[in-house]
Amino acid sequence: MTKGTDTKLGILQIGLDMASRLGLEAVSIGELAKAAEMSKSGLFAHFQSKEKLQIELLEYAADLFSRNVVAPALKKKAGIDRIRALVDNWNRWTGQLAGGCIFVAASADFKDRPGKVRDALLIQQESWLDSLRRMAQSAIKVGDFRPDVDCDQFAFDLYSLLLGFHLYYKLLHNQETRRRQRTALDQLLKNYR
Amino acid sequence: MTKGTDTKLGILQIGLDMASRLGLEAVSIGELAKAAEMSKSGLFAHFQSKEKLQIELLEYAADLFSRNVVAPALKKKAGIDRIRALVDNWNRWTGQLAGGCIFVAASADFKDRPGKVRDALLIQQESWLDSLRRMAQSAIKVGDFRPDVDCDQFAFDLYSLLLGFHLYYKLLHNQETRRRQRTALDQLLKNYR
DNA sequence: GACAAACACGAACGGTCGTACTATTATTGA
DNA sequence: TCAATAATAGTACGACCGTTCGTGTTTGTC
Repeated sequence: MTKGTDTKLGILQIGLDMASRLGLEAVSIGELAKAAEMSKSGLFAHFQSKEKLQIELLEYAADLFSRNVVAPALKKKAGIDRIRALVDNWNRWTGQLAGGCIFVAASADFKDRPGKVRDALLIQQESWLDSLRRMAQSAIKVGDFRPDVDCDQFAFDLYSLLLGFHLYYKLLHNQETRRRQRTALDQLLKNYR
Repeated sequence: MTKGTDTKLGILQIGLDMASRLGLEAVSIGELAKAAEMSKSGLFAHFQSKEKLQIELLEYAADLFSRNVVAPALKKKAGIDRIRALVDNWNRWTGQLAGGCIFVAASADFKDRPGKVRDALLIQQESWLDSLRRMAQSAIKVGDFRPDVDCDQFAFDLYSLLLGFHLYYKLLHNQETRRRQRTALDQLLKNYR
């Protein structure tokens, strides 16, 4: 029982890396098996279809994301500190995987591919935006944000910033990316203050 | 001479639409031929490889982008008007293609696929960011922006905003996307004023 | 209307895709 | 320790991939 789970987790970790680089749809069973050093059919048996593999990859990533990005930020003091921690964690998350954030990659891949994979992705993204919204709400509560700020707008603004960071960092390899992000984040927080 | 060019342009237009939806790498010769209602080999003869097809698609898109997004904005009065026009044009560009901006799709697809396609994409993206930079510069000149604004930072900020818009609009199908974008753009312009 | 050039087609190649089956080997619990 | 079960490998499949080749059809020019 435990052996199989171990193998599966190993597969998912390698698959996560591949998906972040090439996109979720471009992860083929054969290539993944080669990378995991096992047979195609042996790997396939762990999932029952490519679609389920993709969904499990997203779920595995969502779990990691929740534990490494969102949860640690929630341990910080509510407000600006927490938001800054979240951004730091997101940067680390993005830096860990060779191709960057897998959800960004999957978003491009599945925005026009209806199905269960897209559904799972949408749920994760909505949950992520909800986290952002909550952080704005708690920032209001502790007085870091004005009481009249639009929390949905904050989620949009912050996620946009992270997407810009992602493109500058992962596609353009722009040296100033971190500085650009810091400047933009400072300004963003000031606007909401 | 003209027949071949016509056919090719037709192929590129259909390919552009497919690439915007599924990604540049996922456009297969066979599927594209089916959509263009011609034989696989007949279509293939117009390009000499899939790589060249992808590059020609990017060049075709870059030409359209330049003519429909950047150039019309440059006819507007320099400064805020021009920037707002650019954003409007970009929205229209993004709305025209079923899958949204092809460069956003291609960015995700080719960020970790070295080669001539990636090179062509990078050139286009740098040129795009340069256009944004210039618009900030001219906005300074006419007094719409403070004289000390960082034009590179403006390019980062504005492109981030557009990327956020793209995700909200094309993946999440968020109803408030346009309003979010307008609010963010107003704030951005105010910050640079 | 003849002729060369440009264009399009069908068939076929070796590969890889996702998936289905069967057989074999490891691991587990009693 | 041994049967039960889980995990992996092997092989084969039809479909599609990008690409090549030879042949036919259209086109523009004299």
